[in-house]
Amino acid sequence: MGKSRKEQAESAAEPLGGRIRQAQRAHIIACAERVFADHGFGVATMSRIAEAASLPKANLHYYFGTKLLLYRAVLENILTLWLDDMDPIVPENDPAAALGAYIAAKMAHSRNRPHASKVFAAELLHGAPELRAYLGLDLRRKVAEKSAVIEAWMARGLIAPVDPRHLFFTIWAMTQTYADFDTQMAAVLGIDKLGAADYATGTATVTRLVLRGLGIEPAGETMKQQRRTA
Amino acid sequence: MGKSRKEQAESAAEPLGGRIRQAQRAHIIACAERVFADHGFGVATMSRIAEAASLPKANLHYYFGTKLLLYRAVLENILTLWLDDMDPIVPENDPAAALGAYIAAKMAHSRNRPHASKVFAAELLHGAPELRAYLGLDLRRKVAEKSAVIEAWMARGLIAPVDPRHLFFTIWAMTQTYADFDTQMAAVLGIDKLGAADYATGTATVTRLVLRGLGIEPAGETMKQQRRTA
DNA sequence: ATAGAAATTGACTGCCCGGTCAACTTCTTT
DNA sequence: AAAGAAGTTGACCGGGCAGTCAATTTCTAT
Repeated sequence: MGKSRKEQAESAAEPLGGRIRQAQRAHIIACAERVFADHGFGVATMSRIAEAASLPKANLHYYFGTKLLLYRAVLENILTLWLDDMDPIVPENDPAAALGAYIAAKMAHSRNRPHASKVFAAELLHGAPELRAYLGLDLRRKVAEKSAVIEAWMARGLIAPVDPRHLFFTIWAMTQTYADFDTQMAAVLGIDKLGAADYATGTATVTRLVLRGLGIEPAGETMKQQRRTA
Repeated sequence: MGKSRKEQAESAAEPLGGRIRQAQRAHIIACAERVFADHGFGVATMSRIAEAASLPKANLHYYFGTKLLLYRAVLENILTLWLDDMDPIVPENDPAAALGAYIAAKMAHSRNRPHASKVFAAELLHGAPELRAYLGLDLRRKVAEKSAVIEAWMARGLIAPVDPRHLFFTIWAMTQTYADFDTQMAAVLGIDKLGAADYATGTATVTRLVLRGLGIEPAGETMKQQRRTA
């Protein structure tokens, strides 16, 4: 009856399984994320995902059961990344530094995980049928908590008064647009795809709008930004 | 051989047709816009659109031929709205007033035509296969033109220096997020759907970030915003 | 070495979708 | 009034999709 050493650290939500299972699931999720991002849930097909993963279609069903379950696995995988970016926003920190770090982290995600951002965006666009619970509980709680920090800063006169929730909405919008709508940006800029310089300019622009918008200076060494005061 | 009075003003791209044709096409496009926005191109089906329009499926095919053609008609219908918002941005205007008007116009569209915004957003998300040409030509030209205005304002020392293109990217992101991601906002705010007050707060927030971000005051009578300077 | 578990895979199926068509009705024009 | 054009519609079809399954191979544990 004693558990063998097989299951080393079985937590609540079955994170383990054999070493093969873990690796294959991760691989399939990564490939599925790309396909879902490129085509949307409806146009994406299990065959296409299978092809992207270099596996037979039946194998995907062996690991995930149904297309919807695979899609949910992709979404959950994404959510684990998202929330932690807000960590620097605590009362003790300097507003400029904290918000600057938050914006930088979000922009980095837009650059490094564009597919994740797109899948998330598409899910929200269509009413978030699979994420309603997460949005109304975990995210809502997190935003309430961090909004209190923003309000504390406002009360101490460190930043100008704004609605903290809408401040987050606009920061999310500006940072994720660099992942979600990169196609539009590239077309407008007349280039094939965004490069490091574009993300740097984007980060500078977003940082400037948010910090100056809140009446504070881009604290210390933010970025090699043009500094020519009239 | 002379044209009867039937075709009164046949322009280049067949905008007319009988009065019935015109009305039915418009009705179908409106219903299709909603279905595409709610479900995405792939999940949306011709039957569902037909049901939404209270018409038999074969009727949609009579007017639009294929699902893709109907989708393109929806997109084109949307594009006619988008570009004109930028009109107030001309060199003679005061930057604060011009940008404030632009932001207000975009926010109004987010509120009044959320489905249009969502269809457009989904199209961009998935690489804009049907809009590449438009983005690279018309939109690119328009942005170049308006960027020149922004740069002229900068040169005259009226606003702080930023990259004009990225300024537009962030304004688009902030304003359209109120249409595209309304689900997320409602969940975070703990309400069913956004109301007039939420759009007002959003407009105030975006206006503040952009104008103060550019180092200028929210010119004149912008909005009944909280004004409690420390 | 061996036996049971886990993983792999090609072949198969039933369903629903986009699209077609021919019969029919309603408009429009003179 | 009449006839042709425009619009409407139910029935139908082939294709591609998600999902299944049984046969087989590979892993793992002892």
